Amino acid sequence: MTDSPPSGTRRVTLSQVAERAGVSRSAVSFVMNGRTDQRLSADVFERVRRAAEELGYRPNQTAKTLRTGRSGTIALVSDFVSSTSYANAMVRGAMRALRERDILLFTVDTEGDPQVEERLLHSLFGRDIDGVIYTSMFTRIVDPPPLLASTRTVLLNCRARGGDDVAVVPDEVEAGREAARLLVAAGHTDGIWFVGDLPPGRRGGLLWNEWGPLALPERLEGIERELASSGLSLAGHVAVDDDWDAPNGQRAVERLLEDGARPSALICVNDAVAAGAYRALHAAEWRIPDDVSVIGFDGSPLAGMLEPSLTSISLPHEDLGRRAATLLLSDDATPRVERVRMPVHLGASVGSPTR
Amino acid sequence: MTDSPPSGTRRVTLSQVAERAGVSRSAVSFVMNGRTDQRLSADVFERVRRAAEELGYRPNQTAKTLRTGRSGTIALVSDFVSSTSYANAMVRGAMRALRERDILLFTVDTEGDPQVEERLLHSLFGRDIDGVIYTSMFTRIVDPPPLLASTRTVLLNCRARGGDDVAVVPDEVEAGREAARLLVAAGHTDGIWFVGDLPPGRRGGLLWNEWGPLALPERLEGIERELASSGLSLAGHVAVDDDWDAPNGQRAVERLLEDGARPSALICVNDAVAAGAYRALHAAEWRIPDDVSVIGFDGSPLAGMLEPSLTSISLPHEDLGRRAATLLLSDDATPRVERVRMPVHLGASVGSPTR
DNA sequence: CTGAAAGCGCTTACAG
DNA sequence: CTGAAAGCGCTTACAG
Repeated sequence: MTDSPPSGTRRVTLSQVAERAGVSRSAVSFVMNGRTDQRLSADVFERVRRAAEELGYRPNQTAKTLRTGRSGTIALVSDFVSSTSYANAMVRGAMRALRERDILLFTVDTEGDPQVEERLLHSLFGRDIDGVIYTSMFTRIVDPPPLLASTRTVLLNCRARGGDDVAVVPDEVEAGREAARLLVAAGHTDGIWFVGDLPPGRRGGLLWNEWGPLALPERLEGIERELASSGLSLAGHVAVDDDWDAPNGQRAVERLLEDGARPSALICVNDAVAAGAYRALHAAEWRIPDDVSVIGFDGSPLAGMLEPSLTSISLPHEDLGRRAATLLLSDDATPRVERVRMPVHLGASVGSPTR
Repeated sequence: MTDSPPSGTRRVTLSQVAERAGVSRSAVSFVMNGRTDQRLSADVFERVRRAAEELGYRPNQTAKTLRTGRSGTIALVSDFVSSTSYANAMVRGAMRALRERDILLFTVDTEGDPQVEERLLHSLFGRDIDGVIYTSMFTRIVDPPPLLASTRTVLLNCRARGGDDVAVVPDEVEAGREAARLLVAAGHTDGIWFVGDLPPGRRGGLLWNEWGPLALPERLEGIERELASSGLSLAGHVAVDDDWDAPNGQRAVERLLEDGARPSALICVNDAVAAGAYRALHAAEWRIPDDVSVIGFDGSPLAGMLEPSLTSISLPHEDLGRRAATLLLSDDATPRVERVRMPVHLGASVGSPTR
């Protein structure tokens, strides 16, 4: 009698367990799958369990898959999510949700190429994946590839144009409200500017702009609605030239100040633009938050590195990923859009207006 | 005759292709796998090809796997690599290398838990993966789990204590030399300090320190060797209190300046520490690079955001990942450590010494 | 050159 | 309560 699996040899099969336990293969299968509906004797159960343990039996998932059509794997299909830092915490969230269930994750990035996407999907389907998390780096509207119709799918950080899917997105409108609420609570009234509009007439050009990111319109909508509910409105908007990065944010705020505006607070479309705003304000010798308050969005690492640290409404990437995986594994496929709260990452960049 | 696959029905099988083409299943298999060694007639070849296309035939990879033992999938197994931003570009590199070969990637993070690791490995083996890229967020020495002995494995961003594996790591020693070389070329001689030693006696505590990251000793070795080759040596070392982040870097450099040191250049163990150094220098009214040059390591996004932009020796994460995947798929399993060049990310933080 | 058959390792009606 | 048998969709000796 060997108590450890034979070394340097093939993997143990169910047949071997059956033989050792002195039962049929069916019995072993039932025990391994915990099928108590077969009314196996406690003795058989125990013998099988012990034989499996002694032999170090590990079920061959490939064989199970061929037989049952279920593989215990899902795929996270995205443009850039798993190969790029920005929204990568969604992968963490999904992985954590799956970990408890012995489900493995295929990770594929198409880098935005529809042909690659189609090829990868076929490749995945050929491996009998049980479902797809279809996701995007930036929150946006997508046209899910028709191929996806044949699998259980959850959209993550994106919504289908049609809308009859299960989708999980950050609650950007509420995030906008939150930003406005913080400023109103601090006493700001008529000097609140928004920084980060796209230049009038701008369409396409920026990769992410062609994709129509939802962050801008939804954040703005929340801000305006919340201000309106207090009888307030934005003092104005400043557009960026190109992109939502620090140099563009800096130029935008430089222009604003040169135009003679006296903002009491800047709500920047994201943290990078806010970082640029910091530079422009610093150069013009405006103190944050004494002379002007600043709020960003995204909750990026950058927010904590600025001085003073930036108050930012965070993209809850990990929560989004976890929620999407959980929904995919649930049996509820009712089409809907779930909005996940964007938590405030409190910094030291918001104060009371002094003017 | 239907020219498109029947909709809303089961997937097309090889048998159906055989039937439609009027040949045996063997013949179809041979054609689909491009086995010209069977000397099939050109006519059969063409008939099969057409039948497969008309039916939209996609081979069932699960069935192939069960039969052949090869699944066309590999796994990237790490502590935090795929679920965390830092070294995530390694996933991109690996994915890009695999993309051309129709090999899919399982991505699993153990978050440093050996039990989770073992469970995940069994789960992967049960799916007949063809190989494993075993990787770590920080470059370090690992003890690869014994289970890995049963699969083709490449170590990525880590080396085995034993050493009889294929490993791909960044060339940290050469990176250290490069940093020193830049300063020597700019004319620095006796005022070059290293910032980022661990405090004397420090062992453990920091998660990554328990793991014994190789960046510190190897970068330092390269720096010292390169300086020595020019007859120079470091003016001294400053240790951080805790961690390699900006606050620690700032405190370290504050101490250095308070002690009356007059550095002409600071080589910081990484970019975050360099960012802290910037703050300390700024506060003390030292100008970069006029009064002091600064060099970092990692090539993080941070380097480009500092003012002036930081010259940094970059971790080539994408290259590392690509190389590891390529090695895994090659048939050369000769144990060795491949060192990948760390390119200089040139900023504006290095100048000639003025004192 | 082609086709019938075995078999990869499971699950699951079905007969006893 | 148990066991023999079919079958998931392929690949691959093997006989012709």
